[in-house]
Amino acid sequence: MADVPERLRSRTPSRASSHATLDDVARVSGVSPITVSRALRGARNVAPDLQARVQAAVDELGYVPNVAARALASARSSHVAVLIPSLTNQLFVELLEAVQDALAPHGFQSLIGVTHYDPAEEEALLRSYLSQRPAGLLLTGFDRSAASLRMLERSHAPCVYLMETSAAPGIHSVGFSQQDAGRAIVQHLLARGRRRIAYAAGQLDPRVMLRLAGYREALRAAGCHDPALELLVPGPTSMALGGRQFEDLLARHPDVDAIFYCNDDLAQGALLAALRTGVPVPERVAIAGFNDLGGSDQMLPPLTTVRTPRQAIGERAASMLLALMRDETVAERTLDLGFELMVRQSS
Amino acid sequence: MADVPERLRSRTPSRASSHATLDDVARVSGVSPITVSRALRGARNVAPDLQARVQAAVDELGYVPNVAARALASARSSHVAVLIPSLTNQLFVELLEAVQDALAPHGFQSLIGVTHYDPAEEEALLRSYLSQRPAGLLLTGFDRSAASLRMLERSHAPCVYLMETSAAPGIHSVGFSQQDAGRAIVQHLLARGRRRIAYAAGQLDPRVMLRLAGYREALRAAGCHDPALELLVPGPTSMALGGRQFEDLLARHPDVDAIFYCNDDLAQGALLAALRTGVPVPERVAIAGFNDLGGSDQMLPPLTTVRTPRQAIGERAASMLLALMRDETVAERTLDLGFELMVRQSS
DNA sequence: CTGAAAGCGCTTACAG
DNA sequence: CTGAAAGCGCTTACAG
Repeated sequence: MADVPERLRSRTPSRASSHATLDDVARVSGVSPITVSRALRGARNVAPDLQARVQAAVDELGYVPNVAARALASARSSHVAVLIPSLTNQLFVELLEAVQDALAPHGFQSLIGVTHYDPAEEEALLRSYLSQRPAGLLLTGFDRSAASLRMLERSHAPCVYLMETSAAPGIHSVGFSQQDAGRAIVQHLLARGRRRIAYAAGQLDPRVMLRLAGYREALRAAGCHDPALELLVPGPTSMALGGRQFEDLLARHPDVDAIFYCNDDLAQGALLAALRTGVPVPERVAIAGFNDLGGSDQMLPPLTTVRTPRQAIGERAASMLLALMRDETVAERTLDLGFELMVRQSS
Repeated sequence: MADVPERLRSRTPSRASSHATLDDVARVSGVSPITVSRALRGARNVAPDLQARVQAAVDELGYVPNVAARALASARSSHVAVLIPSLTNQLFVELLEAVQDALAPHGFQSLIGVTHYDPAEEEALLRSYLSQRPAGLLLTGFDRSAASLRMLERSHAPCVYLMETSAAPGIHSVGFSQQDAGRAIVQHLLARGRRRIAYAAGQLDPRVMLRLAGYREALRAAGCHDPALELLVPGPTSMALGGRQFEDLLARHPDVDAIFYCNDDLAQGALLAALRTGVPVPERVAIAGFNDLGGSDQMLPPLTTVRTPRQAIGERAASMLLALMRDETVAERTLDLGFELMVRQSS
């Protein structure tokens, strides 16, 4: 309390905080509260000298606007809710950083929720975050509970969907075709002469299943699809799991000549398992991953994978949301940012 | 607007949102707004039948409380600001998840800010987050700008510091001794007979420098400290950097017989570089890391490192903050959660 | 360019 | 256990 000016302390009733308010700033600077309010925001139409007096009072009092009051009065918040499945997958960390970097300069805070790939968790987070009346939402993928869908509709908050693309009317999305990417990497393996190509996956979220669909398409077109070579394991991915999947597949299907992993951490684990067990890569079996995460280019041999544009997705989705929050209409509701095959020495 | 009940739509003035309010719930359930308010919160003293009627009205209207109004009226927010240096280091991701898991059940949202190890960025984030009047703060380390310190003091918000420990009066902290941990791993290398032990570091944040201090202590005590073996590189750590540092050190100091890396990602990169260049680990040179991150046990050979208790730090710090936010006094202001040497085959 | 009035949607005391 | 009044700290229209 020591640094509260006398004129404030004397009138402080029990409920008031010890913070200086806009009225205090008005009193000290000798202008009306509305003028202070205007000066504090854009200040399109405040006389320069008043502007200066307000600023001086703000500095003197150490005034910080109360966002709750601002949100209540203006009926608009400065929060954007961002729901992602996981922070353990580096992919989403990079997505998130891009989103925050794009939103922060415009005064928006991100409320980050991690769903752990669970629609029920997502529903709970959505319920909680929606009570903050966020100015906008950024959600991952299209797979959610009916209750979540209802809440979203009811909220009327602008929303952009991340990672996948959709042509559905009224949906704003930024991503790329997971299925095309899965098809492309398998076609690359086929072009290298591989025929017994396995798909090893964990997590089994919708995007992993879309990559599976692409895998199947490519192999069926080439006449060498074998369901026995699909190794789908629920639960989180890790280097350790990738190593176990590698040993499993080679033990059960000695003729496997390539493995496409749904994520780079699995593939990195496979490369280490191959080193450990003395299986030559790519001679005996080619290895391909997905996402091009950190370290994949450092592996032995360097990992062939698909580079996905998560930074660009974060940036562009944030820009799109910014436009929607300004009530602008967005011409291109669906942004397909593509992907890039990173052919290295493991295939 | 289609699903707004008639009785709401008719009285909706221009500034009102389309959301149902507490008054709407009161009208529909036939009780007073205050009773609704009480029923919505803990409801220690609301008759069960009224409670039920309120709940029915809430469901019918799809009522969601407005947190801005609640925050303004009650002068307390449900936000906790959490400032961490990076999300690229898996360490902080795990810390963060533990914090969120501990805070969420108590109704607190985390406002996550990434400082990129930059006091100026931290200051800007602090300024922005403090205007949200957070109920509490979780900050990493003790190294911040004078302006940040002043803002913190002025805010009167309870704060717990993460990762390091401090005996300073009035400071609440949860972590472990970075210096002791650095000393311990070097003592292990000494015990293994190594004498030419290098320290390879990136980022150079205060905790990396504390580990350096521990490294020096151990080596000086053993009479084999050589400043030339300290390789301190500013900027982010990565597997690629670790590999370069490995090759650098061996080229410039062929007699190096052990390298202590300040973080596991560097050490993992070193192990891969060793494989690539045919340097036997640990025979020719021992490798040790720090933090025991994902994949370190999968390396070839598995990495000797220091396991740091980031999950426990997140949990305990959140609990401490929860207590402080309830105005409870905390007996143990400083929690040293220790560390664990993970001796594997790389040393 | 500046201001007085009203209100945003809740909760806090204070009564009963 | 329940409620009428006042107020939290801002901003929105509406005037001048």
